Amino acid sequence: MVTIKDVAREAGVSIATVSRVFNNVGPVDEETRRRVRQVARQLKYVPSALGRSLSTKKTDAIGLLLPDLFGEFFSEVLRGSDQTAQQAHYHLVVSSSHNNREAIEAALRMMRGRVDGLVIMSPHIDAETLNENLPHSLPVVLLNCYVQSDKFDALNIDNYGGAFAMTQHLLSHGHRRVAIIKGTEHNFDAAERLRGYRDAMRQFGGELDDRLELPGLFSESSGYDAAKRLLAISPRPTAVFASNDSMAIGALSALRDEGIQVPEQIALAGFDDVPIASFLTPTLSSVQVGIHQLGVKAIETLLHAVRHKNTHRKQQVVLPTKLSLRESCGCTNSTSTIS
Amino acid sequence: MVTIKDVAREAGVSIATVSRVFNNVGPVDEETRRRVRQVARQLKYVPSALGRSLSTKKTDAIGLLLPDLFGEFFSEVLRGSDQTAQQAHYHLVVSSSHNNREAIEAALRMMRGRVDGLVIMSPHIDAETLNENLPHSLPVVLLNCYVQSDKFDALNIDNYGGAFAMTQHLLSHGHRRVAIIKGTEHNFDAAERLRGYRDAMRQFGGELDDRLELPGLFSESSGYDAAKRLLAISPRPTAVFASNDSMAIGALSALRDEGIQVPEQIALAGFDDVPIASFLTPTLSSVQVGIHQLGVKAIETLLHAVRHKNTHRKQQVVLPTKLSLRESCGCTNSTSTIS
DNA sequence: GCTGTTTCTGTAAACGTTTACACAGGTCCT
DNA sequence: AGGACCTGTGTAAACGTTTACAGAAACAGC
Repeated sequence: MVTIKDVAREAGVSIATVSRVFNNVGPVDEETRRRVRQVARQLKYVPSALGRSLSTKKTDAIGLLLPDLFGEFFSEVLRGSDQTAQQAHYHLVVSSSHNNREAIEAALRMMRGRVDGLVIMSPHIDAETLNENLPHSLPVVLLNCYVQSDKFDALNIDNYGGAFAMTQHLLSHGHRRVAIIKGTEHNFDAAERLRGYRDAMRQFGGELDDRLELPGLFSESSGYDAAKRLLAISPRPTAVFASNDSMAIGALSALRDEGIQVPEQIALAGFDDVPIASFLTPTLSSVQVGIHQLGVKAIETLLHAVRHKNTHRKQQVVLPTKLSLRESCGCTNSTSTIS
Repeated sequence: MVTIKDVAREAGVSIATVSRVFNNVGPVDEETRRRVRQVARQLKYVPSALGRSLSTKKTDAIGLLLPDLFGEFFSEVLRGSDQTAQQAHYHLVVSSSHNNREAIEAALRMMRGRVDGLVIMSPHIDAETLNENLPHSLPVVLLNCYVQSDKFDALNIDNYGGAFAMTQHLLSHGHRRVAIIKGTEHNFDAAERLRGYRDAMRQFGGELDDRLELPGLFSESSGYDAAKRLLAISPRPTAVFASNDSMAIGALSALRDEGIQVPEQIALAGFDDVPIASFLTPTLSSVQVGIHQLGVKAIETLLHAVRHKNTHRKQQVVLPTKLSLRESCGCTNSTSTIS
């Protein structure tokens, strides 16, 4: 591995000069600069990121802590994040699937010193765990975390509002028995979406019935199972709100297997509005959250915090949702969007 | 930021001793060990990954270079990779969306020195670019790259065989006019799948007709467009092989919009067998490649190369495919798999 | 009591950079 | 001529570790 010393020796200058050339800093004679560059190219010298980081205390990396990255949702978040990071000449250290507190702490420690900032998207994390395991100086952006602290930047999807609006929409079309397929237990998103559903049901004349709330795990197969069970309920619900699109897709599959027409016999809606939603049969109505933008915004916020450490003001932002109404909820023939 | 020196001072020992304690190496008095640990915990000391890496020349990181990570395919590869890496206490540095040679080189240089090994999944990369931009000592695994060199470990999907088998399958059910929706131009996977399709068409009595080969971009919307154009061909093809599942999903949507029954009027098959395939309407027949396993295998191979640098033998492996036959190709009512 | 071995610990160099500081030589003003 | 100020360069410390080497203490064998 060729180092700055090799270049310096070969070019007949000191390492300081080589460093100056590569960082475009301080005055260097044009002729010297040329010679150093020439030698460097010839030796295929690439400055060591490690040495540099150790000296400057910057890593040009940002960490991304994700839960289980099933399905299209996380793939979209990641895509948005990576694009934004890359444009800013940062790169991404990704770590996923942290279910228990133990695993999260290990991941947090691993990131420590390796990254200039951290985006954390983890349903089960608390302010204490963060404070315990992170240096206070490390910028952090929380994505959809249930941490009510103004010590951190936070970006949250309006889970409650979106679920409320979609449920209200279903009710407004005459449905009374609207079922919900819930998300993973103890999951913040799941809880908020459920709350939105319940409040809308109460306010707009939905029939309140515990049996209409079916358990789910945010996966296609759990949506499939839930839909099957739902058909056994009597009287049968006339509409179903799935807490995410994966489960809606599973439900759609189950209903089709049972010969139930969507939306004619049962209306269906999801949450997330993944790209594939508009290509399903029938096209899936969903709560649009701008997944890609979520990734973009997270990185942008983090980079601002990293670059303007002293002036940066921490913010807790709730991102609004829209309804993407398509065929599956039965209210329209063409796609439309409602804010 | 608290360093090894702080711990050493506070515990009344030298930094060497602290280091020994944290690495469980060399003899250290039990009492000393206890005290050092105690002080470290109290000070919340975490060894600096940077300092450590600089000294040991290991980073405990592996790089993952991906193309545009659209859709479920890459999300699955990434999931497999991350799980495997994490189990081995490595973490992943991810970089995606490298279209031109320029961007790839930049990404390669960025990775340099930051990772112990590299998994590269890039349709348009050549051996020369790799040799130019990477130290020869860095272990590399190529995933689905069109690089015919035994200087690198390589994992390739049997694109040709899978496409051949699926086309043959469609032909075996009486179809003569089987169309293909091609993948991105100059893409290795796309080319190989096309080759498999053509050879099968020739060998098993397909009707050869240039118009049956429609351009596509591996995206849902390009599949949608291709299917629409396909309907204008006369006589109309009776079966369509999409070069990946995303395009098959787009095609399915287009056919439905035009009121064409799948598989009754037109049979359809995809490639990749993404998890969602079995939840579509109709369920999608596809070429199964074990995406998750692809990620797992790649990391496993790389880790072997990293850990047994001297004894490791480079291998070029072609992963076999299976046919996942479901409803969309019209040959069966229930799911079945053919090797 | 000497030598040899074992156990524990410290000193210092090395890893590859950046950067504060010093200094030499030149130019420009007064 | 003497100072003030540039330009170009080198020296050396710093960043946080690991580790080869050396040395001190204790203890056994003779």
